[in-house]
Parts: sequence; C-alpha cells; structure tokens
Amino acid sequence: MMDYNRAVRVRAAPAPSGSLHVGNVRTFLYNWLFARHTGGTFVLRIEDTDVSRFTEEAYRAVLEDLRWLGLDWDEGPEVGGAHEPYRQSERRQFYLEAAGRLVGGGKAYRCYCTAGELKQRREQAQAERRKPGYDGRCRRLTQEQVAAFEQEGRSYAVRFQVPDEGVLDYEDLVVGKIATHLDQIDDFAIVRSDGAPLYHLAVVVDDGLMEINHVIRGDDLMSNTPKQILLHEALGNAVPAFGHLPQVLGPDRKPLSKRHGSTSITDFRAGGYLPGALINFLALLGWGTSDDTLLSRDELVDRFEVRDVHSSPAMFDTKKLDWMNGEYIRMLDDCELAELTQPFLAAEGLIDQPPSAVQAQNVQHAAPLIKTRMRRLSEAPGLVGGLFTRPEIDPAAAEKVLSVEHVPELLRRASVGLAEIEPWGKEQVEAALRAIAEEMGLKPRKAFGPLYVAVSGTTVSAPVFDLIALIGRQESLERLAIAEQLSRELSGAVT
RNA sequence: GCCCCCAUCGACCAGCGGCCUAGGUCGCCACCCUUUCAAGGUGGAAACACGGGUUCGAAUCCCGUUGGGGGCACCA
Repeated sequence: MMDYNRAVRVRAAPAPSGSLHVGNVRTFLYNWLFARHTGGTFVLRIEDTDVSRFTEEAYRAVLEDLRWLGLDWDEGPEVGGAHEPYRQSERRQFYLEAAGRLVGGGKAYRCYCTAGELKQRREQAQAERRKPGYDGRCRRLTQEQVAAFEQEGRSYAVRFQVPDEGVLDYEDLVVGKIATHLDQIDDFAIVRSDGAPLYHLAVVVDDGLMEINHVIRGDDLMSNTPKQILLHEALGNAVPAFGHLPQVLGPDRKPLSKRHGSTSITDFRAGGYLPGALINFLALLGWGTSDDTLLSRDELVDRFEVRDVHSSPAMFDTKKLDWMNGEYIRMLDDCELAELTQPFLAAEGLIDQPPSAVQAQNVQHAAPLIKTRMRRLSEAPGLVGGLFTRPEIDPAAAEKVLSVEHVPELLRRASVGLAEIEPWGKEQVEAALRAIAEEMGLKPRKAFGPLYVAVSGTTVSAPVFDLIALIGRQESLERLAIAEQLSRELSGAVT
C-alpha cells in the first residue's frame, strides 16, 4: 500500500502565537507518531515570517508546551540539525533567493498594484459576483509601464504566475484523490512589497531545503496545497506527499477555538491534566482502534498509521478527557501523585512552595486518599484542603447535615471518644467513632456525615477517619467543638 | 457568488459487500459494594442523515438531496 522507502521526514510548523492550541497539538502529535512509527525524523520549524505578529515569549511558550507534552523533535530550535536555522525569521535570504530565481525564470513577476487598488478591485469583483482573487493584471505590463512604475519609485510585490487552465491533482494521504482546476487559483503573492517573504514561499522553500517528504497538517490549509505543489515544481523540488487532517470541533460542532474556553496547553496544564492523558486522548480524536482506548505512548507509536486517520472531523469531548485523565492519575504511584499535586495545593495557598517537611509529609499521606477521587489534579485542594488548614464550613452543608437534632449530641460524644483514644491512629479513630454510632443507633451515613462537615467543611472529601487521624487529636477536637457549637445553634433554630 | 472537504449511538472509535438482530469506550440510567464522594462490579437505554441506483446480497460501492465545515489576502 503506502510506500515509505524514503526515510520519512515530517515537520511541525507552529506560528508562535503563545501556548499551543490543542487542535494544533493533535496535528503535531500525528506527525510525531508518524515519524516515530516509521523511524523517521521529526523536524520542528517555527513559522514566524510575519515578525510583527510574534514575540520571543510566545516562541518559548511553544517549545515549553512541546517539551511538557513529550513531543521531542530531532531537528529544530535548541537541538540543531543539518538545516539550520529553524526559525523562518532567520531564513529570509533563502526565500528571497528563491523568489529571485522564480522571477528570473519567468515563473513569477513583479506586481505594482497597491493595497488600495487591490482592495477596491476585490470588492468590485465581489459586488459583480466574480471571484475575488487577483486578476493577473501586472502579468501583462508593457516595458514602458514597468519603467514608469519603477521611475516613480513604486514598490512591488512578487506574484507567482499560475497557469490559467488545466487540472492539478494529487493523492491526499488522508482524504484521497484531490483535483483542483487551476482557473480557481489566481496569481498569489510570494513576497510583500516591503520585501518580506510570504507564507507560501517560505513553507515551500523550507520544506524543500529541509527535505520534508510528508506534510501532514490541518485541512484548513487544504486549498493551499495546489499552490504549494506548483511552487515546489517551479523551484525544482521533490514534491512532498500531503495529508490533511480534519478540524477538531467544539461542543457546538464548530471548529474548536478560544471562544470555547480553555483550549491552550497552558490551560490544560493549569487545569490539572497529565500530558500522557492529553496525548492519549488527542491521538484517539480522528484515529483509533476498536479494542483499546487506554494506550501508552509506545503503544500509540506502535499502532499509528496515517492511512487509518479519519477524513471526518471529531469533537473534543471534555468528559472523556476527564475520565481518561482520572485513569492516568490512578496509574501514578503515590510518590508521583504527591509530587504532581504539590503545585496545585500551593496555588491555593494551602502549602508553601517548596513545601515544608511536614507539608510534604502530609501531601504524601494525602496521595492514596485522593487518587481514586480525582479526575484532575486541580481537584486536590477541594478533597484534602482540610489537611493543611482549617476549612470554612460550607453553609449549605451545615444547613443540611448539622441542623439535624441528634447532631450536637453526636459531635459531643465524638469529642469525648477521640479525647480518650490511645494510641492515636486511624484504626482507633474508626473503632471509637463506629462504637458511638452504634450506641446512638445511627446508620453510618447519618453518623459520619456530620463528621465530614466538621472536619472538611463539606460533605464531599477524602475519607474522614484518615483525615482525623492525620490532622491530629488537638486540631480534630477543636474542629468538632466549632461544629458542635454551630450545630446547636442550627438545630435549636430549626426545631 | 465560486471551489473543495465531510456524514455510524449524545460523544470518540470498530466496521473496507454476506460473520451486523451493527461491536467497544466515555457519558447517561438502574442495581451492587460503601464512612461522604469517588473508584470498582453487574445490567440497561441509545446510531448506519435522506432518496435513488449497482448487486443474489449494502452501514460498506456509485449518483443525487439535505445538513455541516473549510477556502477564495501583500495572515499563517
């Protein structure tokens, strides 16, 4: 079927506009999987030709995101390679040289139309229901007209001359056979009138120079492909194979974008997602096998085939990601989980950064208690916050649980019971409290609910016997006292 | 307006002409377990967009319709 006798060379080509968007990450991931699966080379190239739009900070964010995700590149910024540099802003000479060759060879020409003229003609064309692209007028300029423009010092852009008719077709790696009528494509600009090389030129020159032989990218770029094939041919490059990935959709079935909320890697990281889970999830968006859904990086690499990638768009389903992230959290051992949880506790001010020895110890104890209860690391503070600081009692929980008639009595007895325990430990705490529940003839649910509120401030948290044991006798008794007081007020008022 | 792409449960994936009374996973519902909440276990509801062909036979191939998306820049 598909023949990879050439060593595969693919690239990720982000425009550095800050933390990466998950949609782009999926594209990069597929390239990466393809390279790793075939033993090929994964190149990272930064597409920052439009210098005014991009910052150094955004550039670093991109590298940082890729590293966090574990998508390592074989050639590119900071690792080097045979085709340096890997930032387009530093490769201008190559583009200009290529543009010169194209003009010299009669494959491209100077266009003296101004932005204003172009805009006006475009609008007129649209008004007349004609296609809005460039009309090719500067192609037919006479010697005299050119001389006149040059005389008045008018600046020019460089346009690629596209054949007026004919059909260009290619076999798309994921979509299949694609045919384009060349009359649909107008003479597109490859160098701006201020001398800045444009996207199409830069991409084609770089893909040629870097010997990229498989271009896998979003299908929003699909209609660019004929243009780029034409450019490759004009430049004498080996034309790479192209594959176009469908968009990742938001819950409203529109392409996923900022307005859907958190879509950048930074957001997911801050939201408590693990890179492995995100990778696993993204890989399955548009590609998959029937049997397994939890796939390690190696398994993904092993099974991934570009030809199995879907040509239909997929929706980004946060629910499934959350579930999967929970699965990945459960695969962590307690030490790893404690380590990963620390920043989230610190962010809530529950522990110091770095944590004190006691705090670190407590986080370690907390890990097994929260492991099965979390889908995202950011949920840790809500589950075990009470371990580090005395929580506010949630009014709703108090109203619901503490206002019940038997509760003051229950909490008082619990205090007495806990005061007498010797030695202090989880088993003893549990035994004592269960004994009290039995004495009072209370079902576990009724008996322990108020304890949760007293200790955690809410009815939802890590198991309460563990919490009490970890918090210690002194602090536990104080919290019980506070809750008992509140309970007296509430139950008195209510009944 | 013109060009291009897409179409299986709510979602993701399996299905490559008979094994499909359409399978798995998430989510949802119910039950079990249970100190809350989870996790775990068991079971359940839930889809081939529509219309024509081709074929002995179509979710699978072809053509239309409808619906969705993308593109038509001196952005990338």
